[in-house]
Formats: sequence, structure tokens, C-alpha cells
Amino acid sequence: MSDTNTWQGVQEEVRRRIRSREWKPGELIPTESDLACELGCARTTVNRALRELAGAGLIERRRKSGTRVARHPTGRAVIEIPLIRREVEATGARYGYALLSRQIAPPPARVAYALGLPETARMLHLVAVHLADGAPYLLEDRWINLAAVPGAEAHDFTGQSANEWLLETVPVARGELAIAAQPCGEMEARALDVAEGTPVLTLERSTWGPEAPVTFVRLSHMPGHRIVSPIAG
Amino acid sequence: MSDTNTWQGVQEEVRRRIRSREWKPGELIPTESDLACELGCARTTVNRALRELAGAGLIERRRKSGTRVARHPTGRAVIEIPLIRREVEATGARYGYALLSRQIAPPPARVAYALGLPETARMLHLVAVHLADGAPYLLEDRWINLAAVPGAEAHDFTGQSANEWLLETVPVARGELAIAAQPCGEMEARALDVAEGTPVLTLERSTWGPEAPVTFVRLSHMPGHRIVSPIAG
DNA sequence: GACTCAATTATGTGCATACATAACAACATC
DNA sequence: GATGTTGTTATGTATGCACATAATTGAGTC
Repeated sequence: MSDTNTWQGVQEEVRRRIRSREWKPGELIPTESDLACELGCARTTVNRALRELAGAGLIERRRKSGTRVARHPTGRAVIEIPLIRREVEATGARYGYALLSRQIAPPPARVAYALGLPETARMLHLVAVHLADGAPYLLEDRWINLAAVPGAEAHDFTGQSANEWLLETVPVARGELAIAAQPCGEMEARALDVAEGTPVLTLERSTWGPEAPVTFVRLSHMPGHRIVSPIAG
Repeated sequence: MSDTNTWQGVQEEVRRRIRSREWKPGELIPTESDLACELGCARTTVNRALRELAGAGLIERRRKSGTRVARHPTGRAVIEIPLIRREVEATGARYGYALLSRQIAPPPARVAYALGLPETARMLHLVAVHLADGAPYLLEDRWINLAAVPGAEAHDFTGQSANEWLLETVPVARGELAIAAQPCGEMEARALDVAEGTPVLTLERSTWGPEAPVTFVRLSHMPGHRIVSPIAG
């Protein structure tokens, strides 16, 4: 499959030349036309191979200037963000869910700031714990912008987690993820049944719809939890 | 730019139809040819638009069966893994580096396990601290497989961090990243100048070369450090 | 009914060609 | 010399066509 007249073959050949330092970091590589000619394939094919390599960060391309080997081949780890239910079920455990608190309240400063909303915004605050085989798995602390998702006010989140309801209901345009290690607060300690101050891996997600901010959620995992993902290089 | 005879335009139109529930999750969408006809462009153009959407996980494609909207549109966060030096310099701070320890030793069980090496393997153990404006930024605890990187034994890592040397020297084929929150150990506490037990965000990376495991590294960030990245959906 | 084997069909890919676009370079103008 | 104008060039994209490949359908056979 290393035929240089398939785009995968061309890509492999280019990778090889970069790995073998035949083309050094920062160096200009031949033009698409030249490569196509040398490898005996169409420019289109070379283009596709190089386009994907550029997407992966291995090379950098600019019109007219040409294509050069990236100076700092930065690896990338892709973290999947599945439904929590599926994440739990993937481990083979039985999934459970319990709503701990539900109230309409103005957001604390850091939530308002993260979403770019005024602190006077009407928001729905939910706290829920997700369970794996009956044991706490993670704590979900969520704020929903009622202006963007009016339907949430009428919805009772005791049966279905906000996680799932929002995904099914609201179109998501973009979001941001922040990962941090934090000492377990009082609320987390009670809900997860661990000692206060224990290091806890927290994920904070802000998501926006087509126009307005939709929700901010903080997920506090059980101590010892690890996020594992392959690195693409 | 929402012309449906550019691939971006077609992609935007498809996204729109999925968002608006015109095409529902799990549902089959028209064939490439039909779409091309309807949108007034070539099949190739539709193909490119859909190919990328499939890559992003928004739709699922199978030959002959056709293309359907993904049932669980799982978001993805892409975490860049730059050189630590660049990560520091990107914040505007002056970068510094100090090697704390360097010795040849057999790996502890968890390192050997992570790389799939026997505990008798000859490895080079490096501990170094990276500095931002003279203050500790993160602690690097690295094990290098000397069988895979014989050159490392002769190399003195006082001037250049292993991070940089390895990237320049060894071709990396694949890797794995694990993110966790851990209580700060004795060594981290001393090196980072924080209290023992403080929650610390740790990244553990295992990387393999074309054949053999190359290195295992654990990066312990300063308390409060956050990894932030956009979510593609 | 169970199995085999072809026909069908949607996606996947390669190619030649054409034109678009960004960026650089060289020249011309004030 | 600074500024603008006009090539030139490499990448970016659209198109029509052909054929490859995988998976499903259905016909034919035991």
C-alpha cells in the first residue's frame, strides 16, 4: 500500500523523508507539481496527501511561498467528550444518576465570566451525581442560561441528566474545555464521599449555541481518575 | 461564502440541516450524487464536504449503505503538546531549565508497565524543573529507554532539556497521554516549592518509536495550572 | 431453508484540466 | 525612498470522468 500513486502512499513517502531527515525541519520541500512528477502521480493526489499532513501539523503551507517541514512538530492529543452515561457504560458498569439540587439563581462571578454573561442573568443551577454500579462516579455542577434555553425552566431533571437533555435539545456551535486539579470542596466531598481537600480532576466546559452562551458545567471526577488518549504525531 | 458550490458552503449547508433537525440523528441522508444535483455542484465537492464531517464525527459513512447523521455527536477537544519552552515563552515569560538528577537505573513497575518493558531494562532517569521567569513552572520526571536511544547515555542534559533533545533526535511514531490530579509528592513539593499533598495536575506521556518504546515522562504542573482548549463539535 | 455467487449501488479514489487566490518580486511612479 | 501596480508562482479548489471497493440485494442452486 506504499504505492506513490495513492494519496496514502504519497503521504507515507513524505512522512518517511521527514523522519529520515532527508527533509529537515524548517526546510522547503519541492512544489506539488515537482513531487507529482517525481512520484508519478497527479498533482491532486499530492495535494491531498500534503493537505492532511498540514492539518496534522507536520508541515506548514503558504501560498506562493511553498511548503516547509514544521519546525516544532507539536503532537496532539484528541480527547473525546462522550455522554457521561456512555462513558460509564463503556467500563461495563451500570449507570446511575441522581439530582441533588435544582434552583434558579444568578451565576457566581467565575461562571458569568466564563460565559461572558452579566451576573444578573437568569440561570438554572443543577447539581447532580453520576453513579457507576451505585458508587459515585462524578459530580456535575451545571449552570444553564435560561435566555438561551427557555425550555430548561419547565424541565425536571430528576430522570434524565442535563448532559443528555441538552445534547438532544440544543444545537451546539462551539465550546471550550479547561482541565485542572483542584482540592475537593465541601460539596464535592459530601457527594463523592471523599475527604475534603483530596485532589480531584475537574473538567470545566463552556458551550455556546449559534448566538448565545448555553451552559457552563464543572465535572469533578473521583480521586485517581485518569483521562487517557492516544497522541497523534 | 455560503455558496453551495464550494465545499465549505456545502459543509455549512449540511451542518445547518443537521442542527435544524431537518436530518435527524441516525437518519440516512441523500447520496452524494443526489446532493450534488440538488445543490448544483459536482459530486467531488460534496464528497470533500462530507468526508471532513465524517472525520469530525458528525456523520457516519459506509459504502453502499450510505451516509447517516451520527447518533451521538461526541465533541472533541484537541490538546496541543508543544515544547515546554514554547509553552512558557508563549505566556511572555523568560524560560529557564535546571537538571536536578540524572542516573541510570531500572524503571519502577509503573514505568515499565506503561512502556511494556521488563523491569530489568536499562533506562536513564532524569528529573528536571522548567522555570518561568525564574519561578518553578513544572517538574519533569523522565525515563528514557537506552536500548531505543543509545545516544542518550552519552548526552549531558544540563544545557538542553530532554524534551527538546528527544524531539530533535528520535522519530516518534505514536504515544499515549494520561491526565490526572495527584497529591503533590515529596520530590514535587521540594522542586516546585509547594506544600506536600497539594493537588497537582500531572500529564503522563508514553511514546514509542517505529519499533521500541522510547520514553515515559511525567509532568507535574504548578498548583492551579489549567489546560485550556477549544472544543470542536 | 441455507448456501453460493453475481448484480447493484454508494462511497472512495485517481486524473487532467481549469481557474481562483494569496503572496512575493520586480518594476514603475510620485 | 515610499508607494502603488503588475506579473509570477505555489497552493487551493471545482469539475467531469473513470474505475476501485465494500456491502447489500436478490437470484439461483443444493
